[in-house]
Amino acid sequence: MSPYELKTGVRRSSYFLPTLRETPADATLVSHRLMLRGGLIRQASAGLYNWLPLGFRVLKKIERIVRQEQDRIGAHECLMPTIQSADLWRQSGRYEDYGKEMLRITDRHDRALLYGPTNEEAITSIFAETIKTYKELPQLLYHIQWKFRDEVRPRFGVMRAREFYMKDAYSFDCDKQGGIDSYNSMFISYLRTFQRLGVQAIPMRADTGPIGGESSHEFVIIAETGESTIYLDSSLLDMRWALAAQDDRKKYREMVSRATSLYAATSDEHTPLQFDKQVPRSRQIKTHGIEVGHVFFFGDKYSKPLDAKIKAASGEEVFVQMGSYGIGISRLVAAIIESSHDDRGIVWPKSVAPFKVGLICLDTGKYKVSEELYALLCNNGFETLYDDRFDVRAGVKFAEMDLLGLPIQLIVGGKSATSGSIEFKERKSDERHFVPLEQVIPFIRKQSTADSVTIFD
RNA sequence: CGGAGUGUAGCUCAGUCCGGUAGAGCACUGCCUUCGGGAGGCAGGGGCCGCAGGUUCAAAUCCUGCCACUCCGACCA
Repeated sequence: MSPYELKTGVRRSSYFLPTLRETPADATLVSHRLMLRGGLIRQASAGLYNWLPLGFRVLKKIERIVRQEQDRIGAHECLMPTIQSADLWRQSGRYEDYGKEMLRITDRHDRALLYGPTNEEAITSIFAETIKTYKELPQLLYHIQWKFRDEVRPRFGVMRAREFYMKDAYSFDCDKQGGIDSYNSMFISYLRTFQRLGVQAIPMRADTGPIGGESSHEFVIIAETGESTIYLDSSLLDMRWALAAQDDRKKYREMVSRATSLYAATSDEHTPLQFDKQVPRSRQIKTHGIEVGHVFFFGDKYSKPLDAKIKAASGEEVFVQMGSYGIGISRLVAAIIESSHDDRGIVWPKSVAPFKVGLICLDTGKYKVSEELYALLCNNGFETLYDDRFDVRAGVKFAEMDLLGLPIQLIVGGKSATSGSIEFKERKSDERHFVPLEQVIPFIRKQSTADSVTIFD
């Protein structure tokens, strides 16, 4: 796993995992409550959060999948600073436009700086300095970096934090059709990414907001607690994207057109008349959702003021055609919980779970067996949180393991000891099996291939 | 930015109206019992009662100012 190698196994007795039995008073959203209770995050200040070891692991899991899918469509990862110079933003005109959401700071020489809320200016400037000819296009660059937007009212934990972790990508093409093709390939890539993350994110026509431009879609996870009101054709919910890795622009065009053929719009873009015309009453859904991704095609909106020109094949100088594409990684941690939990706690999709297995040892007499199993799991690459505490009652261990939501629980000792086998429990279904020690690895291996819907791994 | 509210133990909160030596449950430490769904008992440890000033013999409590955080609304990946 690159670039972060996450530890395969940890022992609960020495892990930093401050879980809470009681619900913190000021958390209203389920995901916020569960993240605090599960010891994933701790609030540092209004809209600022510390990511504790368990939460950090989830963040990195999501990041890894997002990275793989960006790389798959030929995007190149780079890294731009969190702090930017105000000059570029004055050139694009956004220094004034962006308003108070932008955190403005000054350095010791009294130069105007800002903590980047997004990077169109920065990336366009890099492009303008380096790329001069159509021969070097198209180009797709992305980075995964912390952003800051000084929200008037941060709330809902990491869902609406002031500082957040985001993947933002930028496309550069010679002409409009090329730009739209880039937009399409990113669009498809997003469907694939969210599918791998275990969530159903629906693309919707959206407002372009302060980024601007002519074409824009939001990717929204349906959740009653979501902040945006959305309108859609219920058929969309049954739609499965048969996604295969390929680089066929024509095919992408077809796929995007299919994905956007059914009515789906955020409240800004919603037109009741068209909704009624296009969608039969019985299929009209008005609900709420969480925006987890946003794609824009905005042509020369930034290349013009920042003078990013290239020589076209015809010999004439043209402004490069651009798009930008964001996925809110820190927000996704909360959004995934929001769409996958029950009354006992989190239910992580396998692909993003901080650990795959929660191993519980219930009695000292079985210590040797559980140690052996722990080593076996680690050696076979199954990420394991091993509750090796003996001064904690069984009920506490069960309740905590359910709260943490690891996909598989393995229980050694206690009731299972009489059968001389290990108890296997699937968190999601609560389905249990008793499996002999030597068959545990093959068993969970079989389980995880059986229900692996991620055809891209 | 408008409106409302809250700051007391690690967490959830009582005490503030009506001033008089700082409280409970959970968590933590030790011992005993219990032992498959966040156990029970006994004994402990832990507080500049958000900060600063004022009133008073005496302030967590009354007054003034500040700070922080939360909620509702307008705005947003």
